[in-house]
Amino acid sequence: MDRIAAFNECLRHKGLKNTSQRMIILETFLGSKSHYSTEDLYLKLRKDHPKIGYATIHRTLKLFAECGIAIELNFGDGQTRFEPLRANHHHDHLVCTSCGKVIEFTEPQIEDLQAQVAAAHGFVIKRHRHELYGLCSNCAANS
Amino acid sequence: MDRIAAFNECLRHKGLKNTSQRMIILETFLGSKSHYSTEDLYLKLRKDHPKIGYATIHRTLKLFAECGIAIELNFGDGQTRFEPLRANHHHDHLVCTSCGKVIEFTEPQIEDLQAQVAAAHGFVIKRHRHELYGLCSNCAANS
DNA sequence: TACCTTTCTGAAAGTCATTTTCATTTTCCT
DNA sequence: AGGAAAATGAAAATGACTTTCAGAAAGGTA
Ligand SMILES: [Mn+2]
Ligand SMILES: [Mn+2]
Ligand SMILES: [Zn+2]
Ligand SMILES: [Zn+2]
Repeated sequence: MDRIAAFNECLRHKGLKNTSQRMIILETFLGSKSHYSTEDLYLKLRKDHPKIGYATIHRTLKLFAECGIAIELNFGDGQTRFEPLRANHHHDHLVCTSCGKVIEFTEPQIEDLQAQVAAAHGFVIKRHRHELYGLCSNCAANS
Repeated sequence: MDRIAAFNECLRHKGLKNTSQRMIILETFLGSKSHYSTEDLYLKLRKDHPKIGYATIHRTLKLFAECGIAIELNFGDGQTRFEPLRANHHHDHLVCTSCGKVIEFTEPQIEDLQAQVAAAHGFVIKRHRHELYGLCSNCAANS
C-alpha cells in the first residue's frame, strides 16, 4: 500500500473526508525534498494553488503525522518541520547551523545502545530524537 | 574557577555589567534542580524577589547560555528549559511523556559513534541533542 | 439523482512563549 | 562625584501555531 492509499485508509478509519486540498497537499509534500515547515509548503503551494489557506496546510501536515505519513521534526529554530515517513527507514539528522543543510544518518549501534540505556532505567521508549548540530563540510571549509 | 566567577568573567569580556538581579538569578538557578523554564524560575524567584521582572529573568537565562553557564533544552512542549552546565559532565535525557520526569544518562559509546558518523560526513559537531521519549518505569507500570 | 448530515475550508481572530521597546534606574570607568 | 553605557521592568510587539465560524464540499442514504 503506497502512502496515498495509506492516507485514504487513515481518513476512512477516522471518519474524515477526502478533499481536493488534502490530495494536493499530500502529493506536493511527498513529491519533493523533506523537512518542510508549514510556511515552506504554503509558499510552494501558493504558486499553483493560491486558494489553499495556511491553516488548511498546517492542519493537514498535523494530520499526516497522526496518520503515520509524516513525522514532526524540531531543529530548535522555532519552526516545526514535517518529513515524509518511509516505511522501515528510521534515521536521525546532522544539521548545519550555518547553511541549514540537513544530512540524514542511520547508525544501528547507536539505536541498540540507546535501547540498552532505556532498559537499564525501566524506561519504555516511544520515540527519540538524535540531532548533531555544527558545520557541514562546505561550511567548515569556508570558515 | 567556579561558575559565579566564570559568569563575572564572561560579563567583563562582553562589556556587560554585573547587577544584583543577575547575581540573584544566577544563585537561584545554580542552587536548585535543573531544567528550569523561564516561567518556573520566575515563579520561584517571585517569592523572595517580586520586583524582578519576567523579561529580566528570560534575558539572563539566555545570557547564561551565551556564557556557557547553562544549556538550552527543548523537550517539545513549547517551552525552552535551561540547565546549569557542569564542567566535563555532558549528559543526555530520557523524558517521560506521561509525568514529565527527566532522567539523565551518559553513554560514552554513543558519543564515540556519533563522532564517527559526523567524521564520515566531514561534519564538525558543535553540540548535539539526544532525547529518548516514552514512559518512565512508574508510568509504564500504571498504564 | 436529490437530500441531508457531517466535515472541511479559509480568513480572521486568538493564544502563548518569547522578544522588543522605551523611560527610568543602575553600574562602573575616569 | 560626573557621566556614558548598559540594565531593568512594564507594556507592547512578534511570530508560530491554533481556534473560530460562516459558507462550501463530501459522501452516505433513499
Ligand atoms: Mn530526515
Ligand atoms: Mn539534564
Ligand atoms: Zn553548511
Ligand atoms: Zn513518568
